[in-house]
Amino acid sequence: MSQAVGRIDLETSIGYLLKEASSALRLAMEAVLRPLGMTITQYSCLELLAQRPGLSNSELARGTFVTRQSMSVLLRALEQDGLVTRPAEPSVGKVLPARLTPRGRHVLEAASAAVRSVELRMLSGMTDAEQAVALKSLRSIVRSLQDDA
Amino acid sequence: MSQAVGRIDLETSIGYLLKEASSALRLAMEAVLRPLGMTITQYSCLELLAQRPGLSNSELARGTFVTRQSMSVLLRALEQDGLVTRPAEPSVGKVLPARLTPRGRHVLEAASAAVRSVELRMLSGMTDAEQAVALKSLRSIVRSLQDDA
DNA sequence: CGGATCTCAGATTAACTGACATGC
DNA sequence: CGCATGTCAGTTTATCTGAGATCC
Repeated sequence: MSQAVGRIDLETSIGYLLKEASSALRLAMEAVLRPLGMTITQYSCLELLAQRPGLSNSELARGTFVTRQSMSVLLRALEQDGLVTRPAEPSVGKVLPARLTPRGRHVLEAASAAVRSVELRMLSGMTDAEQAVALKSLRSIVRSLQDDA
Repeated sequence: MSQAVGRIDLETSIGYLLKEASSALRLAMEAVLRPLGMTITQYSCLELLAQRPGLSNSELARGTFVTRQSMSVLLRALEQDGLVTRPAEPSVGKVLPARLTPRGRHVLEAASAAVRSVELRMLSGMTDAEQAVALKSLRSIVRSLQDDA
């Protein structure tokens, strides 16, 4: 009934629910991407490249929340599979801008549809107005945590 | 400017922001728990046990979103460190109910304070009403994703 | 018997840390 | 010079897989 003073109540902790929600989302995405032979990070990388062609390895790493070392390995694999291309040598600095190949775009299309179905299911219980508020809340959380990490 | 039809816009994707927020939260929690020599999952396990004494290994695994094999290893370590106790043999079935030791409670207290400071920072930009809506949104997301995962 | 638990062992993989050279 | 980048090397963490035993 009563909580100990100062104890975090998991039932009403936004932090706990955030972890629970993102864990559920991760499981659902893995489930629909596995049949396509794709991991979440691979999909995220392709999706990011579709929206921002020419992103570098480090930029992709930041956008998918992994280290640049991890993204480097992942990018090389995508390149070998012919889903992504990078120039043989940098035109400026050390940055190698990556782009989707036609095959990459095609593969992404199927993955994107699968992920979209998960997002729709995830939001099925919320009105558009509630979704807008949720978006605003999440942005606020990200901003507050990044302020002085 | 214009998005391709059917493409998921990462800027306004709740799924993407969910990942971003939980990633930021994870980093912030790791940062405050590291000086205490504790990982997030260890803390989560102790916190869960404080609120629900007697949870079994599998129940703790579900509550912290890891496999029961991983929780089994973690629990054994906590037990060896004297933070958790379990009966030598089950009184019913195969379930070994775990409980915090006084030392476990003491260690948890420091960790809990550190995590609470992160939660406060995370929510600093939101009113109580906005937090309530955020909580409701996250619960809705979890429910929708679990419905027919 | 099905279903759930706990455990042990091994293989795998995706991620991390650390370190270095390079370029702006 | 500081700072970001790309890359190489080694390690770690958590996972998956598969097995076996127990209990209701």
